[in-house]
Amino acid sequence: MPTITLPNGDKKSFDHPVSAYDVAASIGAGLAKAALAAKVDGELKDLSFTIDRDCNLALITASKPGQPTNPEALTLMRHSAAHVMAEAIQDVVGKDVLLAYGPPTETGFFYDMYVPEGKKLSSDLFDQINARMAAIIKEDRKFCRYEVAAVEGLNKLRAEGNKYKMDNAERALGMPSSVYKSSKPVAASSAAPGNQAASLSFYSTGTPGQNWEDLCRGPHVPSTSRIGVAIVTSLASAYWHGDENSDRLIRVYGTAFASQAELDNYLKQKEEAAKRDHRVIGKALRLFHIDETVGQGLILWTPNGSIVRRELQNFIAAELKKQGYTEVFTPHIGGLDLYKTSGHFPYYKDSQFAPIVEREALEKLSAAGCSCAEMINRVEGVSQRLADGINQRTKATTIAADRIKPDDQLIPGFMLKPMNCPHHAKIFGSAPHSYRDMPVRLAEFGTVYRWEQSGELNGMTRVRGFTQDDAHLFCTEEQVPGEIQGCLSLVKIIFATLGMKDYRVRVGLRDPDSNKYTGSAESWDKAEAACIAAAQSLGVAFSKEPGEAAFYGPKIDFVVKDVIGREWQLGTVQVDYQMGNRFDLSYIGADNTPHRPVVIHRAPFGSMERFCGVLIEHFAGAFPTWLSPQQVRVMPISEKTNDYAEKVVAALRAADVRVGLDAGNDRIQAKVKVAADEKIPYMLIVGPRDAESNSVSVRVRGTEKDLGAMPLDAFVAAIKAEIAARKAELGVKP
RNA sequence: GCCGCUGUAGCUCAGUGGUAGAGCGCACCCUUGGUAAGGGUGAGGUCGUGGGUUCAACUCCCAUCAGCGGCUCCA
Repeated sequence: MPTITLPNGDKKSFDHPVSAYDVAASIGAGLAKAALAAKVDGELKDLSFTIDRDCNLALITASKPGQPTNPEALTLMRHSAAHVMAEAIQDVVGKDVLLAYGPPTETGFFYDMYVPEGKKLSSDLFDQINARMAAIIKEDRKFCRYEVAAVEGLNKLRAEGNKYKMDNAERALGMPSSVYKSSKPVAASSAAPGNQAASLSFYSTGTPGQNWEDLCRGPHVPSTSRIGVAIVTSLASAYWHGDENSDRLIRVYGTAFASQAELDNYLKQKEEAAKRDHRVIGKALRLFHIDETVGQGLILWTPNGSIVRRELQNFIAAELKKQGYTEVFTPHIGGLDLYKTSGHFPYYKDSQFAPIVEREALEKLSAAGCSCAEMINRVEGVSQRLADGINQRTKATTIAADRIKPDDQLIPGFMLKPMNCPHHAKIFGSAPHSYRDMPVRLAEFGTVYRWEQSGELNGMTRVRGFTQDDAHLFCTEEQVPGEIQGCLSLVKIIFATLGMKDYRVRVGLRDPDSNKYTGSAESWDKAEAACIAAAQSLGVAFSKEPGEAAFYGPKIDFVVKDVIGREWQLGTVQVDYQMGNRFDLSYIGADNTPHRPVVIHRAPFGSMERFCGVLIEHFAGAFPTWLSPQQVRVMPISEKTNDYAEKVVAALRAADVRVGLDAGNDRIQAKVKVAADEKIPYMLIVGPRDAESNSVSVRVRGTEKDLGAMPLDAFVAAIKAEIAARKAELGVKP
């Protein structure tokens, strides 16, 4: 006798078990027709799910007319589409393609599969696969769920010879895997007896035993036609369980939408997003260059990109000056001992360039017949004296015994700096400090080098050499909250100036169950509270992330969303209780005794490279005037007005405006096209009419024609004001 | 790092086991034209790099470098 409560509070009672579909039908034929699945007590179920007890029930429909597809419905459709795609691929490529794992994703779905030797699954087959998918969808076969006892199900899968599905089933049953060999231990939760399902569920696309079927938890849409439109989009490789020592599978990506119009819209959006790709725009507008002879992941800033970067640096430097920062410069390399003290080497050596070793020392070792392996040992070793000092100061075994080598065996050397803080710590330590001078804020656009894996490199956003807009604030514990606040206000100014509204903040806090952190619980509490309060005061979305703090202190990360919807981690603010100890830094307090400073690391842009890359995509290359490599293009109508055009250029140049002249013998249409392609903010079209009245015809980027003539002087004054104010929008109007 | 795809003129890309193609850009000439490409002529390439197969390789094979797309937790 189930009594079913609907989302609006209505109750419906039945004197026998009913399916979710029956309930929908009892409400209305239209709803029954539109329903895709049901939510029973908050859990998604097939429409055919039998309800035999009291529950809350919500029916999932694709959408209300004129509204976007409900995300839950879309997920269902895509999960079902993954089945259809798998069937289509087995039809096209062969039944011996083994299916592994096929979930929906944020923008579609994928299915990992094993393609046997000799068979080929390539993008040449996409048309065939798409056609087959469309046919299956048109057949409107029902998704049919059936459950079998665990043993029976496992035997069935074993008979089919699909170890991947066997593994899936065993996991679902909470059994240790009999087929997947991994070095990783089975997660406790999946092995817990309480989690065991008594049976396994299968879905056939049509009649069980006759049509295609798959081990699957479900739920699915009622029948294939309810999927809408589905296509296969791309291929990639993936490992079974993401384990590179395991089988290599082919990951086939696809997507599905309720209607062709929505799919078309998605494809168009993807195309638009691809056009904003900073690598494409960066090449077209000659903003930067990567040369394979120089090296992967190393950015050459060409003149245009250098202007953008220089303007950004000037902007931030001006803000820093207002906030009482002082500028420093440090070299690109530092002695190995420096990084042994800071802890960067050898513990993070995998993400750093190899040390630079002095030639003479190397030659001596080589002459003595020293092997390569031994040479490395001599470079990476730490002297007893250094190790003792560090271990004593950090009150821990920071330098392990196996790293310690006799002094006469060690080779001196340098490292490309992976971070700026050791150099800055040395600057702070180079002079005595009183509490009255605190905080000491050292800022530098410091270039650092890190050895990113080659496959992770990407344009300007993931590189091996980059310049941080770095600073280290050496402060007293009491000053920490105020300094954090200052850092955030800086970030806020930057984002506001650039019109980047879609960002959020992550506050990394310590894991309450771990004791890996340095610094007292009390100072942690204060610093965490300060970070949270500061984040709150920003007025944007923020999340607390326990366990995400660095071992030396809590941190605040800024995550910006770009037009493609990708999130980029840009700036960061980190509190550090450890650095003072490692470098034995101190200041003299009011009590006339030395105290450890707390250090705040912060880089609001993150790096100039990544930030510019994100900015290129953000503006699609159409920078605000103050950032544009060329701010104005002067275009004479014909060579007859070239002289006047020169005069206009001279006037703008005298006002410090970056101006270009297109005095070629092209017609004005061609000049406009070229300037528009180069995304120049202002085109000044000058012909005899303008020359006569000492004016310019102004065409603003993004508009269809010029907005009329204005006196040259007025234009110069207006654009000067716009640049000085670092306006995000183009504002000069005649 | 691993897997797949790609690498031809400054850029975007065709192409074939037998002396290399287009469009754009560039240079020059004609045109002097008022808002998204006026016309002509011409220069420009060791076909990513190194090996191999072949009478002959940009093309086929191997290696290498680089770019692009992917790459962990439970159907």
